[in-house]
Amino acid sequence: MTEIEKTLENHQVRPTAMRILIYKYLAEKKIAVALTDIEYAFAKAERTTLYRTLKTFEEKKIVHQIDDGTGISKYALCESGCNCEIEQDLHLHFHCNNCNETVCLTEHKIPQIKVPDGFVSENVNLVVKGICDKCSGQ
Amino acid sequence: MTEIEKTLENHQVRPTAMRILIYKYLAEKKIAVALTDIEYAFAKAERTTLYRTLKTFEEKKIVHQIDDGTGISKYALCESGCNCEIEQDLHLHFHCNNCNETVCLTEHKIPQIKVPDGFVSENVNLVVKGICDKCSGQ
DNA sequence: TCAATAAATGCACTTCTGTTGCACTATTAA
DNA sequence: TTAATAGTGCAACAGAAGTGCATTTATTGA
Repeated sequence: MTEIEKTLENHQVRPTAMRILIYKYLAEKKIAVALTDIEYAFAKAERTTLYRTLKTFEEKKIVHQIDDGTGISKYALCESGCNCEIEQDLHLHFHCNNCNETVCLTEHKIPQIKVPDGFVSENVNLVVKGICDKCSGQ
Repeated sequence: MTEIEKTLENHQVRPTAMRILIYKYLAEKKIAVALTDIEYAFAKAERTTLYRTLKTFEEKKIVHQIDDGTGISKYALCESGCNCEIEQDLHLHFHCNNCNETVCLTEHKIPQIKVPDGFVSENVNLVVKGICDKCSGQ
């Protein structure tokens, strides 16, 4: 049994061929990917299957969904630096206005945000937009 | 000439009847509104007109677009507390998971966010989700 | 003032993302 | 081996966003 299969089973997800492939794909891409991206990569697979696989992964805390402000949901593997399972996903995301890619800055935690009296904060989403390291030319 | 007409002209937007109405509507609602909301409010008007009016307003810095994570673009008037015109729109937004409304917390500025070397930050979007003052029952 | 021009609006589509229902297939457990 | 369950594929739909074009309204300049 491979590493990936173990990981999936640890999250109560049956390691089907499709799921292993999708997991691999997510692991290879360092960036957050949209459903459409996976669709292109797996031209043979059904969009519905990919869609539901992502939903399953999300539910089982294998990936986290990212809203980077483009209006398209993206997903990225929860890795060592990501503690989605225990606490809120509090790292920030960076969206590059040039290459249009979104990356998790797992080591950059979101600072404490104060809200006015009467407001109860349950979750924080922070997306920084700009130029990523690859595009800034260094 | 009314106050609203002046405001529109100050932003190089011709104050047509439709635009004045939409501006009024936005001013009355304290919360960020989606295109659909306006559509309901102005059942007689065409969606395209509303859509393009919002785009015009956005371009001319009369409103700012808000991505609150619901996947639906919302818009709110840039008011005194909002300095979209001069600098980045750095106030945060609060989305209530109960009533589903999104408000600008104009007085709450986004703290300085550090990004790794090579990344250039141009803009920051911060959305706090939780329960708003009206729904938290106080 | 009135025609020429430009801006705004209305209507009909299209596209894209996300989502669901249902049938079929593969897998698991009794 | 068979019944139950989980996963996959196909088809279709919903909602938001966006575009092209014709028509109306407003502005400008002769």
